[in-house]
Amino acid sequence: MPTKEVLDIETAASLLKLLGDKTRLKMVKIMAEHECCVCELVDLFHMSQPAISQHVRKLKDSGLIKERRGAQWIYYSLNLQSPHYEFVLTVIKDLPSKGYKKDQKCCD
Amino acid sequence: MPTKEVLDIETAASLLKLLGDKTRLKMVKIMAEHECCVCELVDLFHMSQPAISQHVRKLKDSGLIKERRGAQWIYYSLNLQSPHYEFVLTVIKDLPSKGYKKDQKCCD
DNA sequence: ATCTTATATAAGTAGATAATTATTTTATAA
DNA sequence: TTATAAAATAATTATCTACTTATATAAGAT
Repeated sequence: MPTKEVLDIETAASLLKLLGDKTRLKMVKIMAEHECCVCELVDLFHMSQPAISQHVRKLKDSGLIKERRGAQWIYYSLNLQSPHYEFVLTVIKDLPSKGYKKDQKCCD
Repeated sequence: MPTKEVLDIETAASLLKLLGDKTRLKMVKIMAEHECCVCELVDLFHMSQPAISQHVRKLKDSGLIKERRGAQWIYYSLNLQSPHYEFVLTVIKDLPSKGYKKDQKCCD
């Protein structure tokens, strides 16, 4: 386990702002449970594919999630190596996760 | 201690958005340590008094902080009775708090 | 009463944000 | 090579946000 780092206020605020959107927060919660591709997210959220991609990009730019290419799909998941991984886990740990199980319809 | 409540995603997202601003996040961190008045905050942040008041109002509207009137001042502090108090504490607990000690110049 | 101080509210505004549609890139399959 | 599918990017736009200045309210002090 990496050393617990002390976040400065600005960094924390920008992470919280990133998580302070229900779409991204839900995405992070899902990605903490399983790797998923954009098409799965598009199915899950009632929102256009570009809108999903743009949220994913913000999460990726922050380093909170990582991507893995597999065939024609790109799989995203929580980045365990992020210096802010512990913080994110703390924030999301008591959020409900029901209903986000991978449903095997997509990307398999 | 109140029962640990499970936050729904939407509520969590709106709380995180509220905390996802460095001014408000710093305010909450300060108010978790001591009650303070608007004038103290105005001294601390390089920002106009109305700007401070508006941030304080958002925090108050959310129920995260409470106010107490004392003479001509209004003192704000973290609301221990908020249903989201535990969540907020969790979020702010590893943030630095140095330099926010009440400096006795104001509201005494 | 009037003045001062603390704080709130109102109105306006520049910039940020989150969506949309249209287009492009990338990879696989025929 | 062409077609198809997944995902990203670009351009646009409406709405939201966080300030500003100006003004109002509320409490104390003179």
